[in-house]
Amino acid sequence: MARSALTREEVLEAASALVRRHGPTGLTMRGLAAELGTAVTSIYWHVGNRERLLDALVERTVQEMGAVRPAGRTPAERIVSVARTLRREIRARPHLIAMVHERGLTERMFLPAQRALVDEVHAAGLRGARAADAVRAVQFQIVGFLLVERNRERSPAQSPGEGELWDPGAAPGDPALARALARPADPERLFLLSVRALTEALLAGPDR
Amino acid sequence: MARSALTREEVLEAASALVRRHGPTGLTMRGLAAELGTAVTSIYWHVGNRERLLDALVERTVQEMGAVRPAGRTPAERIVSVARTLRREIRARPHLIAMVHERGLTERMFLPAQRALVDEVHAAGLRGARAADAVRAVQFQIVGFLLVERNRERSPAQSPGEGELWDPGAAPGDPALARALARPADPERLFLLSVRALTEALLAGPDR
DNA sequence: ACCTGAACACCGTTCAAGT
DNA sequence: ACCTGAACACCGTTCAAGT
Repeated sequence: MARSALTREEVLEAASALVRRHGPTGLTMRGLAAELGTAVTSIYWHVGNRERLLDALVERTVQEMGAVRPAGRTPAERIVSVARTLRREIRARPHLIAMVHERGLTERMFLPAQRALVDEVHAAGLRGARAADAVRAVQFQIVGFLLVERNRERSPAQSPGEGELWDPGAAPGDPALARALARPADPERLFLLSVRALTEALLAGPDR
Repeated sequence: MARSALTREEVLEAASALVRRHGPTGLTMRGLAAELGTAVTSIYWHVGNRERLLDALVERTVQEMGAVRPAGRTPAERIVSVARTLRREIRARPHLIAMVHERGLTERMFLPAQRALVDEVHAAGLRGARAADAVRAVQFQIVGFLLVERNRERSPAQSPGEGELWDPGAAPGDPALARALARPADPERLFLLSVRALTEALLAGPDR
């Protein structure tokens, strides 16, 4: 049957599906045209060129990640809940998030979360420049952890990896440490431990 | 004049120079051949294909980043010195480091630093699983911070950015916080603050 | 063992021409 | 306003043929 008029939205939706399935390299203008049943050149009329098409997909993703709903009874719990929600959402669209990273828009994507963090440090009694420092420290911690985690997940089997490097005897006098470092890191546990340690110190403050 | 026999090392050196100057997309097999004054296909004989050529460049970079020399009087100072050295080296070769990131080899690149951190937490009196947790928490912090920073540096002008979002009145009852968040973050200061807060809490421990 | 040119199967993009 | 096919200037890779 004859297709109805092509819309920009249709192009974006099909492109987004291709990226979710096969990553950005799996999105070719010719492949996208085939998917849509149109000529390659029609796509150019609607979205300009490939780079601007990718930009539009990234912009969409940033919008989608803007919803933040802290949960928990204490500020610390709510900070952790924000981080967990973000991690879950990010894992649902790894390719699109990678594109957000590549364009350096991770920070902007996290601005709604920053607002939530301000509420939490306020609830914890911090004000002014010290509150701002605490917010940013936690924000960098959350974003940084997500970036590290994504990095680890994409890692192929590494040699030498931690497992091989920390064989018994690598740490003279501390075999328990060698055993612990030979095991793979548990990101969830490590994250809780780190965020709690950091927030504890930040909320306690340097002058107490 | 007639060129001497092409070597793998020559190919890697020329490729590395192209990447340092123009990034990975600036490295084309045809362009590299032109640079070397050989046929495109000769390169394939020496390095297999483009992907394996990039892999070789990344491997080189990982080796180069393996040198870590902690400096300072206290464990905390030495931890910070390690982080600073790494940041400086990384900034000298942004494109190559980006490729290390993309291949998920950031962690492996940091293994020598991990060893140095073990020495420092030992010097601070920690042992066993708790020492391992502290090392990994600090390591994730350092790596995460570098990733965040790199992300920020690549960011184009963002709108809305923090500056616009935190105009006076965005944080009712805390104008000083709004002012602080409207200013761009000072990564060096924030890093020192964060690492110190984290290590302080980690070395003090949960049971003290 | 090392190098070569020709050929293949892809790309993204432009443009003049259609309706 | 929207769509089209043809053409251009690139890619990475393979392969048979050279020395």
